[in-house]
Amino acid sequence: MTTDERLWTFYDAMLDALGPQGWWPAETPFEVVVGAVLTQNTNWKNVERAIANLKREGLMDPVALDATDADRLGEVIRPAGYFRVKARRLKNLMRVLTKRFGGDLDALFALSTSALRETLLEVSGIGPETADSIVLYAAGRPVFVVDAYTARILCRHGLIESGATYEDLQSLFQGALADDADLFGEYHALLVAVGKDWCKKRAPQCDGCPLEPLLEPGQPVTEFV
DNA sequence: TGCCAGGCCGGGT
DNA sequence: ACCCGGCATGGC
Repeated sequence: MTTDERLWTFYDAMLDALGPQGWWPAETPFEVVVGAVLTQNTNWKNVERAIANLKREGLMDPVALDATDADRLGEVIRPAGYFRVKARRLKNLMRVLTKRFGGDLDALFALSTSALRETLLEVSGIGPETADSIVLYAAGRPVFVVDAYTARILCRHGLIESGATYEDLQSLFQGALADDADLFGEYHALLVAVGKDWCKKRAPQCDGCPLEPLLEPGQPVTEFV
């Protein structure tokens, strides 16, 4: 079985076992943008509190966020952790959004996929995963989001070298799979679900590579998740 | 009860 | 070009 075929197999197996994850959990595209920053290295449960606070304070809005003092914003998003850093990062992004795009997310999303990605990456505090999460889940473009779980699981399966870069992994998926935002979105969500449930609790040593594969081709999915 | 979560930056080699 | 410390709350 080729690597490309195995990546499809993983997807089918995870989808069978866990069902559609329906990511991103948000009411609006702008909430995806905010959540993508807040969830950096942070439990989603904590992010939910911060998002609830922002809504309650009427701050789930580009112009309102841009106008809010960083200290106050920090207090509002405090439950998400790294709150001083994330307040700055959010404001960095909101400044670009308001000054260059009139505070209109659709104006930003009118850029081509590559221009959108580059624009986001220019913002201090927006790295590849955060940018791609926004491009995929808020703008609906087919870019594959890579995270720590993705790397661990692929490394564990011997599909990448331990030194593989973000772009290496992204290319692997984007070369193997159909160019489909819904597929990419579901795939990444499933990897996170599997990573949380399985990689950590049942194989905490999976940071070390190489290790034996978790799922041989043709092996029942129940042994994977 | 410690360890760690859906990263990223900036300064040091 | 890598490597590393810093950033911080809340859940299990």
